[in-house]
Amino acid sequence: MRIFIMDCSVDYTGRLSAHLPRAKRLLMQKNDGSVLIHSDSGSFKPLNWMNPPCTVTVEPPSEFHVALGVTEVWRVAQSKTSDILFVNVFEIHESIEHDLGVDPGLIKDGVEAHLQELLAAQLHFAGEGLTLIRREYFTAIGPVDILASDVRGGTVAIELKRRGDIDGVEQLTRYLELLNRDPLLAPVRGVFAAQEIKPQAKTLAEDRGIECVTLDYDELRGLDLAEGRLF
Amino acid sequence: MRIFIMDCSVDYTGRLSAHLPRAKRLLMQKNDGSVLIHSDSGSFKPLNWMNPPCTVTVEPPSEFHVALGVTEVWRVAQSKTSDILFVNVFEIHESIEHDLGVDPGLIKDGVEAHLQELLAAQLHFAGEGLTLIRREYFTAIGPVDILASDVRGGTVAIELKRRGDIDGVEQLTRYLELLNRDPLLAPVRGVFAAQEIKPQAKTLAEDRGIECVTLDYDELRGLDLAEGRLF
DNA sequence: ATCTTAATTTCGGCA
DNA sequence: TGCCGAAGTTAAGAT
Repeated sequence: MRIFIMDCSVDYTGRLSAHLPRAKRLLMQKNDGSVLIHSDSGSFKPLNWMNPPCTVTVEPPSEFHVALGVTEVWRVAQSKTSDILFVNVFEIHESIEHDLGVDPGLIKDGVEAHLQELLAAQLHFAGEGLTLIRREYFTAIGPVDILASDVRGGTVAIELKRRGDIDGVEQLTRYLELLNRDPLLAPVRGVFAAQEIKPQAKTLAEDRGIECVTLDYDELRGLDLAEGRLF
Repeated sequence: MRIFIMDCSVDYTGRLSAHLPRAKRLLMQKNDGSVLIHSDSGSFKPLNWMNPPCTVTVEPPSEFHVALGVTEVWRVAQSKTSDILFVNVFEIHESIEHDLGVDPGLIKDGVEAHLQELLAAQLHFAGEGLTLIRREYFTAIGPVDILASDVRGGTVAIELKRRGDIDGVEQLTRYLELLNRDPLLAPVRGVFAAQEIKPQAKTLAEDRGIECVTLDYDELRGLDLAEGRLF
């Protein structure tokens, strides 16, 4: 990885065109050739960037560029798409280079997959008397997050979201419509479970006879943690 | 802005929990206190980060940490949410600091502007036998996106939107009313062009005798690229 | 201020 | 490899 602190202006042409006026910025060039241009504010998104795989070639500046004070023009080109990023270098204040090696990578915990795992193991949070049929129950229009049977011989389709929104209700509605055509499963009712359910989604769901359940992640994980302490 | 090349491990707790094993990485600390941790691969998204506003405080390592070789623990905390990022520092290989000042910011050629440019150059996508009169044809109530003449001596006003909605049709209707009062231009008919036209807008437009055209951005751009190769 | 929707989305999964 | 959906989505525009 190479890091440059430099005065530069930038031109990008690809899916859109964009321009960065001259300013002092950080330019990061990763081992795969990708380039990130950061300012001293904003979030983690760079002002400009080029995704790998890409190559950087240094070109001599045109007369026009020289007149403006540009010493080098870096052409960053994507191999697949025709995206091109031109970095017009005015002055390089500092440059460093380090070999970071391959990163072991991020270990995540607490995403929807984890919620699903926790809920499937503790179905009473989604309703009483439920027995798991299976997770990721596959249908022609996509997988149902959790399918369970209730004590009355009916089936329950559970749609799980971190944040419950209208589109999640729509999704569950489509599943229910399909599943209810299956005589082996029908009647199938729906449960919309999320850590947070938006009022509109709740209204729509209940209007369609879909039960809403708000999940407490800490509570779900509570048993998980208690188990963890045994080790 | 401060840049560190360091051996570190990272723990994040917030909307989810995440952990980064020990490795050599780049840590960027911006002026607003925000922190980005990058490896030498992946795209512009950092492995871990903390959004502004946030504060960084250095804590002495616990006994447990010392035993592992941690020399410092950086606590990066969000002011608003309760997100916390712990950076366990093993060794700092290099650190630099630069004042970048305020960035003038990115100038984008919006998609709509680009669409207009592409369509004006390839008017056959908006209808047969059209000849460009001009883009941004100015009237008393605002600029018409594209004005063209057809083979029958009539004029065509094209209103361009990324997504075609009712208000776009209303806008075009007002232009048409005005333009048709000009004997040099009349008769003027309207074309409503967008990448996606909502059913309501389509109904309203056709009810008023306005033609609807759905644009394929890739198709428009495809020819653009082919032309580009000529240079 | 809140909500809706696009993004040079990125990223991961699975068919 | 391509499609589909989630993301600590983020970010910009509209209501």
